[in-house]
Amino acid sequence: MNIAHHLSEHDIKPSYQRIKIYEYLYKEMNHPTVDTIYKKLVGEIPTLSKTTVYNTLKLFIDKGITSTVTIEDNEVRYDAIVDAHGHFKCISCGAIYDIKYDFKDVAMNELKGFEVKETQVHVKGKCNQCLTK
Amino acid sequence: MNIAHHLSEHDIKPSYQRIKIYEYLYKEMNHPTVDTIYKKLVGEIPTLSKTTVYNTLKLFIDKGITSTVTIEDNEVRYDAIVDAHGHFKCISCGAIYDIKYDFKDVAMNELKGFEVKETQVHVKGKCNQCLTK
DNA sequence: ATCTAAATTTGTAATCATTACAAAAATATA
DNA sequence: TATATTTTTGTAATGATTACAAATTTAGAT
Ligand SMILES: [Mn+2]
Ligand SMILES: [Mn+2]
Ligand SMILES: [Zn+2]
Ligand SMILES: [Zn+2]
Repeated sequence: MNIAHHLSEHDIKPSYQRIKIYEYLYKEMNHPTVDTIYKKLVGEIPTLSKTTVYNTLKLFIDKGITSTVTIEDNEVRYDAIVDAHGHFKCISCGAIYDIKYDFKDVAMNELKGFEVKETQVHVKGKCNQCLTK
Repeated sequence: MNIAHHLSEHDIKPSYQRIKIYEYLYKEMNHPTVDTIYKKLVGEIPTLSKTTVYNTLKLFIDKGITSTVTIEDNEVRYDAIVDAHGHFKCISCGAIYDIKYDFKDVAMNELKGFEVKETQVHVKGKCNQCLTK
């Protein structure tokens, strides 16, 4: 996909920094923290400011092309996928896996009469790779 | 229930502060933040330190009689219920409701071969009360 | 009851992620 | 080119949490 075009389509001017940040999110698909993004990109863009990473991600979220994942109390992660899906975090290697779930199963009877806007499913445990090692 | 006894059973010496903090969690069932607990209890215990609230909650979690709920990036909430259950947060009034879910529905096929230790389900939207107003 | 050691609580300082803000740089418009 | 607007940057401020050591309380021994 053409990232500059994707940004433009969502009312975001495709500056160099914005393209690089979105490209990182989209290609790596690793649910990075702000710090991970910054540390990786500052190699390519030596003048990059961490504030720009924060600002840009906030803009992406406002415009609906990025979502946040808060599995742990103390770290916010970012995701180029905005459709509803869950996450599994391995407590051994730290990797985060995307998981699909059937929304109907999670939107429970008890919520009759409630208007559901957003559902987050977070699972923690040990991943296949770590278990077979 | 006898709170002092409950704490003792879980290897926690029932000091005055610990009893009050657990009593607040258990009786209010409101998923409070550290600050909410502190502000409420400092009336009864004028010498209370916020550090004590942090220390005590960490101890409760270690000993397995309290859990945390992280629906929002920027606030950790505490819960005297430790059995698996989900939470609904109303974006209008801020109230947090407990919701039951069928664990089988959420532990998906994709996680075959993974060892699941913990599942969190967070739903956001508008609650019944706010909608009918 | 008194002494001593251990546990708990407290207050302050340090840390760390995030936000606020204004100057600098880049980009668009005339 | 000159000017206005947008974006980026660096630094300072904020706020939640943690580290740490002193003060207080509790428990056990004499
Ligand atoms: Mn994802
Ligand atoms: Mn709950
Ligand atoms: Zn793993
Ligand atoms: Zn409500």
